[in-house]
Amino acid sequence: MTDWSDTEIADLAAALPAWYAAHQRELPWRATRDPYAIWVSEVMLQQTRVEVVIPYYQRFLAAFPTPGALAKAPEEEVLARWSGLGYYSRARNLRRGAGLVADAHRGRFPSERQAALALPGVGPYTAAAVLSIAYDRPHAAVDGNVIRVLARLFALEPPRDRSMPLLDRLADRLLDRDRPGAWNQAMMELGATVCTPRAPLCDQCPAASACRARRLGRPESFPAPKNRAESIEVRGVLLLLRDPAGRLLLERGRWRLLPSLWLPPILADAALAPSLPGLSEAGDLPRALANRGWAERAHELRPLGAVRHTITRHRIRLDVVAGRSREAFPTEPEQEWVDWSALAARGRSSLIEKALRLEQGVGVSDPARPESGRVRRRTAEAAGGQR
DNA sequence: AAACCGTGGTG
DNA sequence: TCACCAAGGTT
Repeated sequence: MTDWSDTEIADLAAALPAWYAAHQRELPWRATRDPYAIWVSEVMLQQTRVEVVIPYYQRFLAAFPTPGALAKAPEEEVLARWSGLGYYSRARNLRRGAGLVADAHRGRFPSERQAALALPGVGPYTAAAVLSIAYDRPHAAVDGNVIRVLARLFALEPPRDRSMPLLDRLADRLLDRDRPGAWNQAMMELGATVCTPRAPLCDQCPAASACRARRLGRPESFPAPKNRAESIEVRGVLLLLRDPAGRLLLERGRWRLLPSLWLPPILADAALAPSLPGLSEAGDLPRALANRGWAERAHELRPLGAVRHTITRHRIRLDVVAGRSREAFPTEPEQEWVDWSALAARGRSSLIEKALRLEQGVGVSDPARPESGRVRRRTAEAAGGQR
């Protein structure tokens, strides 16, 4: 399978656990064996950095300490606790999965791989991670870190989609079957702190002497980079429309992006987009409002500036316009006037936080991430138009 | 199977 | 500014 000698394999089997015992970070989810807590951590950590997850993890578990508690909570409340973490389907799947665990597994995360994989949002990596860490089950967890570590140790160039079966077989062969949870975490920890994507710290690596990529003198060139999809520019207007009571108009599912979250109206239809560059100054906003039947309803329109936001490959720039409605006109389905507390009780994208911060100086705001999000005020530079 | 889904940090 | 990418899963 590889050109590693038995001696080299044995050396790694001894060196990595020793390195991990000495150098592992103290992380909240490493202080528990509660399968549910470990599950929550693994889902939050999907495509998300450790430092970002920590405060979410602690607040989430405080709010939803058991699968039953999570399953019983309204979905919006769960999304509210997830606000800012992104990939919101993770939160919905986690809640649904908690319901299955509560009902079909007596409140305990299943200890069999097939049953774990049947839970929504639990794929091969998450199943292996939870089962190995919580139950000492001998499944190798192969995440981005492990792929990178293996690709370098063995000088493999996995295909772009990272689905190389060889990686799974290698990971399985190396797995310490006596301590699978510690082994998996050691592999990931090595990738996260030493065998990093760029400028790996090979002088600190317990496997440096055997590493084939290092021997080739170019560890950072493994694994081969992924092909990235071309980015898409999205432009439009985000309308912060308030009724006489100060409530904000929100909609859900009308914008193509973030379809499951409540957002202020975003006027960004294809016909309008090409003419948007001059929108704040010119007469396109009235037309966009008329398209929505709001021409007579939105008054005192004030451009507040622009927010930039990225959602996967969408590079978004929205002009934020504040306005007032003389009445809380009747809403359509998936449309609602909400006061501050009702807004705070829902899942909020960072996008809406940025827009609100532009309006009030502060957003609904998450105390744990006071610096998060970047806004551009309407300064002379911003008001001057394009570029 | 390729495309899709959030967000923020970093070089 | 921009490309890259992080404890992936779903469709």
